Amino acid sequence: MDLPGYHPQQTQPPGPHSGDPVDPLTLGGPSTSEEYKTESDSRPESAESCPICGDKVSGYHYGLLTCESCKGFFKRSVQNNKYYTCAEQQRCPMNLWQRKRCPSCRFQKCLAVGMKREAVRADRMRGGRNKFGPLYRRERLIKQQTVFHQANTAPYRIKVETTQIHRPVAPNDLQLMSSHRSDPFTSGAFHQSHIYPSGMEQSGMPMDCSMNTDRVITPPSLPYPGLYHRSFPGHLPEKQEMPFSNSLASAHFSVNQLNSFSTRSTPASSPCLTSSSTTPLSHTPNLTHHIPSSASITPNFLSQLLEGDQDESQLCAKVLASLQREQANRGKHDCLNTFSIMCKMADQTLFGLVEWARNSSLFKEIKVEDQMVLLQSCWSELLVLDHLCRQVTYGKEGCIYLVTGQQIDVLTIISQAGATLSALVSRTQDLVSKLKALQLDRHEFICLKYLVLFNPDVKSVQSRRQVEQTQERVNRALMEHTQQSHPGQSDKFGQLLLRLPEVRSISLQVEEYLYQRHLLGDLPCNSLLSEMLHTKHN
DNA sequence: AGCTCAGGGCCATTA
DNA sequence: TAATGGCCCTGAGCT
Repeated sequence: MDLPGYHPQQTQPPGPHSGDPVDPLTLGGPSTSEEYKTESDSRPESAESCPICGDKVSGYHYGLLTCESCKGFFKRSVQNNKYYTCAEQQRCPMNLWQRKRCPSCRFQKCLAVGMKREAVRADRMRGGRNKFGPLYRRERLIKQQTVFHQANTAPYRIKVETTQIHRPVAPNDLQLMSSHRSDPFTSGAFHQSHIYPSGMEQSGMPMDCSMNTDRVITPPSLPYPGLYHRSFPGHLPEKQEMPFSNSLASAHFSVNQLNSFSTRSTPASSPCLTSSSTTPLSHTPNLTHHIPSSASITPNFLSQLLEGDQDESQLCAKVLASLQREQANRGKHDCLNTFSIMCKMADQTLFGLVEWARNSSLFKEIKVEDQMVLLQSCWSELLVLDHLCRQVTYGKEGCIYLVTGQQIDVLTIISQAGATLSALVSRTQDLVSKLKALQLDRHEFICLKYLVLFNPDVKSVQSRRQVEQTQERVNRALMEHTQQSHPGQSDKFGQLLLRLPEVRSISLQVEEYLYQRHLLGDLPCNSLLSEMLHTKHN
């Protein structure tokens, strides 16, 4: 299995290129010039900017695509055990012109975006491939796929299942999406009908074509391209000032769809909105935070666990960007079908989860081989937990809250989906209700994620003891937290643990369902999702 | 066996 | 003078 790189590359904004100091095409040297030549001709990443300073990337270095300069800087810093201090407040801007000013912030950013210290060889041996090779390949595959799409030669085409109706862009859309008018999304190429899993059609419940005409949706739009810049702690004020307007949710649904489809936008609860109107996970009223400042080491440990936890708004933005890219590469008349959209969402979420795990300090402590084995084992459980967390946090009664901020009426799904999907949805919603009743908070969710991730029972785990110890540690932290934050609910800890088998069971059912769809050829083949499924079934 | 590509070293340039 | 960054070498893994 190839897992995505530690830093799944996002579409970077045009970096502050200074006119590249060295044109790869004109590099001297026999072998290198040829290599660079072919790279710049064929490799998508050659056009990207370094996530640290915005300079031109020269390849994968220590875990992600960076420029030659940051590669060298990171190497020297690690090899020489450099310890830098920032003269400011560790918030120095990092770009091509200022990267030399503060090595402390530069190094911190290197780590923050995912450069791996352990990829710098202690023995200084030259040549060869590092142990992350397979991890890089996955990312490259995705990128190449994007390039193929851009060349309008997509490696796989997703069949259009439903009638396509192009609705005129609502005035609201025009106003809010002015910078993206040419985007196929804003011209209505994305449809409400696609919000429903296509399993509904294939499972003996064909979609009503007449309904499709009403199911017109303006897809998630990206009003602010800047939103998709990779964030850096203290660097971009994204969390505080997500420049996402109400457009995201409110402008995406037509009146028809509201009437006929029960698919609702929820501006107030969308994680993709501005700080004034939205409440990110950590500030969500649904989630209670009553951690006593006193006592034990648990709060610190819990904070450690929460570090690097996915930001819902960023994930939302990523998924939207991905969907938009996908659709943009297809054109007006070749829309993604419902199932493909769902897979894309799941795939991006999975990417995020893998990224979360691999950036977690606890996870980094175990061998890379074990990391991969553990992720292979629990990816679907993590997806289910992630979904549950989203429902508990943002979901309204009777609705399923998508990672894109959209909501679907559960009853509509159940009434139209096939038996398998209906059962799955019902089971999941039951679990959501139980978890809501338990008033699960963010700390508890993150603990559950870690408990699922650090599973010592997974076959072929080498550092079993270490995994076990970490799991026990998380378990203890969860227990202490539930006792301290919810003293009235003496059994909360036990109740939480009792939910895990159900999570496991649902996840297996999800895998089974996806695999069936995969056998039918419905699953996009070049997805992390399909790779994970393949790995398990092989 | 040849190719690929990521890590390491070298060294001219820069601050 | 130390740090930077561009270029080239190396060699494990892949085809």
